[in-house]
Amino acid sequence: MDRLSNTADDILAAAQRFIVAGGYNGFSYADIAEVVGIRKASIHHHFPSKVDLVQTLVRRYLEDAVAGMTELERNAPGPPELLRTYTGFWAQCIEDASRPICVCALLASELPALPPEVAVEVRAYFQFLSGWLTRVFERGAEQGTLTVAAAPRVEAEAFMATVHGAMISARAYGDVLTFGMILAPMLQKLVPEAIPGKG
Amino acid sequence: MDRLSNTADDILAAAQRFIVAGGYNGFSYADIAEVVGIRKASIHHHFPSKVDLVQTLVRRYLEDAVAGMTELERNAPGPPELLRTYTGFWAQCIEDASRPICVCALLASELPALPPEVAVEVRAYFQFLSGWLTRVFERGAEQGTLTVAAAPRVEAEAFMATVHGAMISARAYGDVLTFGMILAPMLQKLVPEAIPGKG
DNA sequence: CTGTATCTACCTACTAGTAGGTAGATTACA
DNA sequence: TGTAATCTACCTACTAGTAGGTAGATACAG
Repeated sequence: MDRLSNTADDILAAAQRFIVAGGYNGFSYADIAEVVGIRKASIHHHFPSKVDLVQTLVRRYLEDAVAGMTELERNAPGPPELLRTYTGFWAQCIEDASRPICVCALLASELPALPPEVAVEVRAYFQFLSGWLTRVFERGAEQGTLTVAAAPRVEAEAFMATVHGAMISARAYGDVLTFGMILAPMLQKLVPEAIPGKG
Repeated sequence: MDRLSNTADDILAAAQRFIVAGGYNGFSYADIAEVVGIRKASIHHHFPSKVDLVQTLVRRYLEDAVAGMTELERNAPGPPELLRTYTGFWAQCIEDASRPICVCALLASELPALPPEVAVEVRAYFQFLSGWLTRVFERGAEQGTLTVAAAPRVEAEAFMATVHGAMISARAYGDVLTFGMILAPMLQKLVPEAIPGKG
């Protein structure tokens, strides 16, 4: 057995599943207790309050995103590959239903109702992702590997918005292919040398 | 006094404000009772259950959208004007904080946790809006007044997704100008004859 | 007198969170 | 090595407060 019990991780995983299903107010400690197989009070042992739990979850979600993007850039792929891998990751998450929507996109939509401690973590996620995408678009513009009409920051924000909106549409239609249907043409427009029907 | 009391409308208006703030589970009858200035039980007279209330709200929201789009097309404006008016409407709603996010975009994000009666209304809204935008892009493609690379349906879905995602980003950043920053360049790309810096 | 709209007063179920305790593993130290 | 102290992880049982919802009385208009 590990030095640290994995119950805390089980609780976080369950909380994430509940949050992506129905947001911050869409689940209770009782719900988590049931799926993890412990009592409500035991959750409080690991996470004193619901705010602590969700704050930890979102903070770790951002850490994972940072680590994921760093890993993604290990072999120095070009901007088109980076964007394709990013959207491909989400297409996979939606198709296999493992994470049918981004935790932070969902929480951002109900931001005014979130405890401030959680809201600040959600904002941090958006700032990181926006910054990362902006750097990708900057490089793409320098190299000429991306078709960037507006400022890189603006292109990055529009790209992120489309990805998040596509997640919501996929959910609304209950069709896991909607996400890819929206994102594929968008990527094609951004990559000048893309040859339709090739690859 | 009107034939119908306006208390029901007051309740619906309050519910809408609460829903755009925090979603379906982000408010209670007690919250509504307080802002409307009646007792909790009186809400049940107008809307027997919370499901009835939100179902009525979303159904009416769709009716208003249908009426709004019909009105928008009264003077037979071209596709570019239609898209500009649509996004301009939302830019205004966000800037004056009257409706900082689309009710159905928010509810769609938490769709799996919604009562089925509400979920079906939300899906209907997406289908209507998607259909309307598809017709706009079809006409734009025929007339050559819009730059449509992919199929009109796909362009419409991408456009809608970007609008919804931009609402979420605006909320995440707490910056009412984010929405316009994202949408303005997207409109410019879609309208071939657009001259930057003019108008 | 009827129907609409509202009220007070209440219900049951559930919310997050607390109090206090137990079993077992780990550590400190004589 | 034995044992006492401490820690981790969980438990039962409880709290105050809130959720959506109901029953029945009252006010009042046509």
